[in-house]
Amino acid sequence: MTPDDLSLALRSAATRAVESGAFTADVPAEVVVERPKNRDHGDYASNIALRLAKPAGKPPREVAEAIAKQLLAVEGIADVQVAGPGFLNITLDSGTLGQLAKTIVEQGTEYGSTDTLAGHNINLEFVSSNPTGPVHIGGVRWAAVGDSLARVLQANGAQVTREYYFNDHGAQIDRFARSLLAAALGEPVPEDGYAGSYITEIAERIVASHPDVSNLPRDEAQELFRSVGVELMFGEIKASLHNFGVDFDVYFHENSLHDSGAVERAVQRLREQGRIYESDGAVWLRTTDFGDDKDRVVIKSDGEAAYIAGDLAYYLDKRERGFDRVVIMLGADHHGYVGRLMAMCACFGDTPGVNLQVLIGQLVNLVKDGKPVRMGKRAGNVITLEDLVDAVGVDAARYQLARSSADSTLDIDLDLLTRATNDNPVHYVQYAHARTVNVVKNAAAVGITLDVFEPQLLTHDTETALLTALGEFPRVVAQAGELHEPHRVARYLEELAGSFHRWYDSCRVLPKGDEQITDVNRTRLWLDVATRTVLANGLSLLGVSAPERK
RNA sequence: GCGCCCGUAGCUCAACGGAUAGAGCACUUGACUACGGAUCAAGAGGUUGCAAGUUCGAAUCUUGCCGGGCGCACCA
Repeated sequence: MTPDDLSLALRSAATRAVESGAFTADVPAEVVVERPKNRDHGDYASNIALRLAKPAGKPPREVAEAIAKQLLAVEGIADVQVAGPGFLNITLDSGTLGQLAKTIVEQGTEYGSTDTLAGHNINLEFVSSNPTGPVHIGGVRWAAVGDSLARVLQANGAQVTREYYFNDHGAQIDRFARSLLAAALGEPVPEDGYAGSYITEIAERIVASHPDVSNLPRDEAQELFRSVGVELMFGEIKASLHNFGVDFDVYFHENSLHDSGAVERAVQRLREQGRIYESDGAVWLRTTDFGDDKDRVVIKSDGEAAYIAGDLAYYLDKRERGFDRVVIMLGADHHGYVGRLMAMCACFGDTPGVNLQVLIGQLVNLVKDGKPVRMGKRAGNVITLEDLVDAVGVDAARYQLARSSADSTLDIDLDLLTRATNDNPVHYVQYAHARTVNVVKNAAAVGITLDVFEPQLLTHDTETALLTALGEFPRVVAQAGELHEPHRVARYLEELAGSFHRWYDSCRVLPKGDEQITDVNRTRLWLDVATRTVLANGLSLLGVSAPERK
């Protein structure tokens, strides 16, 4: 019996309690069944009676008793206790609970998938770091979290497109080009320019591939450094993300919006919506109609498009490509931008928070010797994606970044990165997976197979704990998708790995010494394989490998 | 000044409004001639920044303080 099955059973038990006249209340469509922290509180617990007590006008415990009586009659339910203020503590028959192991093994890689987001076509934009330097540690966080979120959304039935907005239009690119040119000519870093060894490296590569560049007039040379430099930089960004296990379906160039007339079309569309006006020689969008603190300039008085013009056109473009949900992940340093993005969405006649969702992630602080380390592209002391991967590897880096909620700032100790990495929980989880694989191999060697399954034999405390943990997985995946919080998957896996290690410690799959192989051994193998399945499925959602050896 | 996020064990971080606030690391003490000890068991460690409020119940919701981060352009 899965938690969902139990939830349904509980709901109908509550309905029967109402029909029996015990109390009067509307039974909610969704009944929450949770896995209690304390094992003395049964396999599952529910607060339904506490919720119904007020509308029923009866004491919670009285409502609880009435529901308990009905629930106890359901097949597979061994015991129902009313506890505390009115909780229902539910214990399943061991055979009913154990059935989960077989269900999981049979569903295999599908176990944990849901259809909660079926029918949605989601565009998820993340990283989008500027092509003026390598992906730094902040961008790496969004790469890990964003890619994992994409996987989670897909697991919940959504169609997902990963998209990278390539910001190749504007003054920053000019600064980048001037910095490359200066480096090639041996001049000092220009004011507001970029420093760092990657600048000289790229400049050298351009000089090597275009030996005649030194003969060009300065403005032509700068243009060459701009176009070639951006291409080279972008190639490196793509490559390092690929090595990190993150590949985008669409790399979208901001320049294409300006070249194709998309900006004009977007402005025209907004004009039809009555949200555009002209003042002081500029074209404005009346975002104050939808809560922005001031209206925004779209076309500057010099005729150039303001930055938001690109985002207007980009948003419209995404919607016209058929996405019903446009999700953008931004760093906290851009949160001031959210209000006008939402207002823009409303100006198009869309619904902010539904058609457009902006996820703000807090920044990553680097810490060394307990003190924060300031980092900046211009200062040239960036910790890049590649530095991080070189130090700890892809799995450890992705896991570490994806296991924290994106709305708390994250401190990363530079010393920890270079030390032995036993402190990263990813090893705990991966080791658990390796153990499950090893058990299968050892079992096969002595002739234990999955030909017998007797779930009522899974009675040890660590077995019921492991089974209930396994049963949580689909709900964790669904919740991670609904809340856009992939870190919940990681936390769950750590819990599951703990349950597995404890089970492994006290319940052997293989017989000791010259003991006979029994159905207990065979049935436990199912539980082992079920655990392997969930660990592998979960790690896959995080983009972390599930190794057979550690 | 206004806005957003955060404040939880020594450190890094969890906790659909639920029961005794949990993990990992670090610390103390135990467990291998038995499926891999990268493991397990036990211990210690907390006024969830402070104060009110909402209710059966608050780390979580509301308000006000305190502290930290980040934003408030015809920049991108």
